[in-house]
Amino acid sequence: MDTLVSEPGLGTKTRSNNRRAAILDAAAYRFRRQGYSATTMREVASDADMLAGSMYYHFSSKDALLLAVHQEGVRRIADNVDHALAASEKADPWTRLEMALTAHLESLLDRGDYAQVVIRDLPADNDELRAELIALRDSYEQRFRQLTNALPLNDPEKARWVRLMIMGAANWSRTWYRPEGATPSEIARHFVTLIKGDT
Amino acid sequence: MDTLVSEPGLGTKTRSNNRRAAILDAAAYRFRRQGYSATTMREVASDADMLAGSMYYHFSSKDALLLAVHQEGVRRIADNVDHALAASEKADPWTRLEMALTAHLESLLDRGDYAQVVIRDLPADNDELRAELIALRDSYEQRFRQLTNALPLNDPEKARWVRLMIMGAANWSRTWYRPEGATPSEIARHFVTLIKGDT
DNA sequence: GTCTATACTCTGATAGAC
DNA sequence: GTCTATCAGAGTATAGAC
Repeated sequence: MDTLVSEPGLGTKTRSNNRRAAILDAAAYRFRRQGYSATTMREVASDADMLAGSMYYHFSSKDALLLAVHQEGVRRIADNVDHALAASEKADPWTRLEMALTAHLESLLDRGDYAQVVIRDLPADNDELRAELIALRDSYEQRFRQLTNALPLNDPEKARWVRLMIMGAANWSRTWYRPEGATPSEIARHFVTLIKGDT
Repeated sequence: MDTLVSEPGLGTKTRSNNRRAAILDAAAYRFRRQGYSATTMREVASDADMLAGSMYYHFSSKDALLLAVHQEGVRRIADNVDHALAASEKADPWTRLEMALTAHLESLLDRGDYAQVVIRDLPADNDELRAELIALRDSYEQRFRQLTNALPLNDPEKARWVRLMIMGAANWSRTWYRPEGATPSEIARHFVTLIKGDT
């Protein structure tokens, strides 16, 4: 089996990169809504105005395509969170957590497809790919480990439960989120306030 | 397309029901680990020691099989929660919530396959089936609406956020749960305590 | 009720012309 | 880079023997 290594991509606006980006967009769109294995290469190709065979010039396999979507998804969501963290560098730990959570939720709920593919379940049949996707997600979540560890809590073990609870609730929000309802920033505020305790 | 209606099942121990139950078990096992569309009828049949064609005597289609697994899953998880609620009828609202959450987590994390299939994502291509599965899940979650509404909270709107946060964190727990780690009952206690506020 | 055999469609992927 | 054409295999489902 081929290696899955993938590359920078999406930087310069050459014609080649535009086509590659179109395929990625289409794949993210389909993977988000149908899941990975229910999506066919022909559907992705059709959305990107190509024929199925043509995509193999840009991506060596369907697995490689999923990996590329994950990489781009993690990059986007991490960039959003890092930006929020840089902007709130001097704020207190609870505020910083709320800001990061808002950025996380915005990536997931508003900006859409790529981030949600990262959240959805992983394919079970390819161990190499699976390990790579998990590593990607872990590297991102490291940010929230640091944020919860910085909270002023009496029990250090408590930080872990705060993280598991907040991240779980946040990642699950895609199942009940409606654009006409609470905004990502409001959701983040509610979640953090409930944990922090003072209403 | 055929109707998907399905029936009681699994009650009496006739030979027929045993084979049907074996198919359901195998399907739940595969659906949980691989997801619905990545699972093939041949895999399910093989796990149940049959050939693929033979299953169509018991279930008219793959969709019908998924629906049956969901129905059985909701039945099991609801039975567990209802039992916990009956046993804690006189307890205070926070304790009742914690008991119900423990039962929910036990169904999901320990007892296994059926309940987790209910939690996993729904197929996007069959609207009729999709609506039926969502209705099933909603009918179950109604229990937690009542539990959170009964909590002594200053703001009634807050009950909704408590429910979304706790159920989200609980349903997400299958991604990080390890049998050698915290038990369902410990997880439930941590979650409820974090919300309740007094450490 | 289960098996054998198979119909028919769709899948991911490749080869070679342009 | 994209298309046409196609392959080999796997997918759900059915028909009919037993």
